[in-house]
Amino acid sequence: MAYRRPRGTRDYLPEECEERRAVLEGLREVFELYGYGEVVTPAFEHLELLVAKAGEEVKEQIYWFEDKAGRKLGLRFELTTPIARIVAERPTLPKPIRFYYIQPVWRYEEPQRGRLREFWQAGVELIGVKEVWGDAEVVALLVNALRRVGLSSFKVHVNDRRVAEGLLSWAGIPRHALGDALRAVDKLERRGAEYVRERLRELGAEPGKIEQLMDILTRSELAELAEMDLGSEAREGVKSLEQLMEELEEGYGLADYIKVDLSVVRGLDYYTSLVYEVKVSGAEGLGSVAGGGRYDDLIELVGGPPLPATGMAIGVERLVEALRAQGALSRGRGRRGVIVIPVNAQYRRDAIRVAEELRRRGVSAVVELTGRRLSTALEAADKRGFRYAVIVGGREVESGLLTVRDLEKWKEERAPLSSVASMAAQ
RNA sequence: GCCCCGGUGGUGUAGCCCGGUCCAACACGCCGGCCUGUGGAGCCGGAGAACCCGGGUUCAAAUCCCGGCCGGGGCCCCA
Repeated sequence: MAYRRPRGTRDYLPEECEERRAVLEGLREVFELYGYGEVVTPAFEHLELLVAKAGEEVKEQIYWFEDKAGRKLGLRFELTTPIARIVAERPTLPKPIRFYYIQPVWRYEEPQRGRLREFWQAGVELIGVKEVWGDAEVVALLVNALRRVGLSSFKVHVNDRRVAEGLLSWAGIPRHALGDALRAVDKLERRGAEYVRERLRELGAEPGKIEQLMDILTRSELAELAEMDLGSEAREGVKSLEQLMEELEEGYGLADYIKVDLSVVRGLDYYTSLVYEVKVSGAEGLGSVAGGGRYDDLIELVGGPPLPATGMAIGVERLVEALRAQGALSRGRGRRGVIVIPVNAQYRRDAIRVAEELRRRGVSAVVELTGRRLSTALEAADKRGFRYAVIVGGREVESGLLTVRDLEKWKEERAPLSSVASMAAQ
């Protein structure tokens, strides 16, 4: 075999495309029901922009190159930054802005289960609403989009960075180690409590407080936090988490899908307060199916006006995988379409005319072009999953009545083209 | 970048541990014949792999050893 596809990429054949398209259309439908408008951005951006918020280390994950004029460009690895750029470039767009996108992104990583080098993200950004009800709208939209495409037994694990940082500071972690400590906490679920405990100790947590911290992280009770002295930032965070839960319950009736989880942190550095990830039970190995949060500084950072923003992104391939694991994909929708088979080469043009007429009437029709004998052609048509075979030969041409074989019932009848069309249209 | 596992026709596998009987087998798929207007079948036939590449051991290697490449999974990070 001469060539194979590049590492970490995938091909989609018609059957899989159909599966994917159904999912994508469901997501799009919900995005639009909430009044979000689609945006399409270039596959590549100036490298500087991509690196701006994420830091140099993310550069390792960017496919980047110099163009012929020596400009440094990079393939986008998420959509939030390109959208921030759009907004920064057009400061007069009426606020609030509601954008959605369904596009591929690229990351240079080692591929494995649930991790590709090219994958699609479907997400939304709500720009210009600083209050927690903006976050609530986005989270509700996320939950309803996932429900719409048939996902079940999932929860949005929400947290607030300010709370996580407040807790860690309270436990004695010095400021410069906060990043590492957050990453350690993030691994609570994957690596277990013992690992986190050990890491926190190494990073300077007071031994006396570690146990209490672990306890709080595990139970994630907001009420307890409210009574602790975590500093004003964290207090704000706790308050807004409480408000978010209330908003989602009272406004959207979605409290069952949300869970406070103080161990959720997320890597991208631009999140300023709320962060969340969607976890699907039964598909844990996939990683999170979707994630998001609030990024109030990013647009200003890329040269725009200060604008609060909140958004989320769904990993399309992971979502499809999770749906597959749940048996929720509508695969193989049964027999479809018509194949028109000329009885022999002499009737090929007649068959083509019949097919064209069917197509004019909105019926998907294929002409048997191989010249294989009728019985073989019928057998092949059956295997390929056609619903009807229309046989065209001398008898049909003379009488004007087509021979139609229902490949599902394996029954045959004579009928005029118009009724073949209406049969097949159903 | 690191760690683990793997690499036999288009696909999935058998064979590898216990070298020769393997010019590599089976199933599915593909093409055709039986069948010149109709057998969702069956039977028959055909195309398609020098067993990832290179080196080594041996009288002899798909089978053992080393290196490389590629793929999958894990770490990390994330969707």
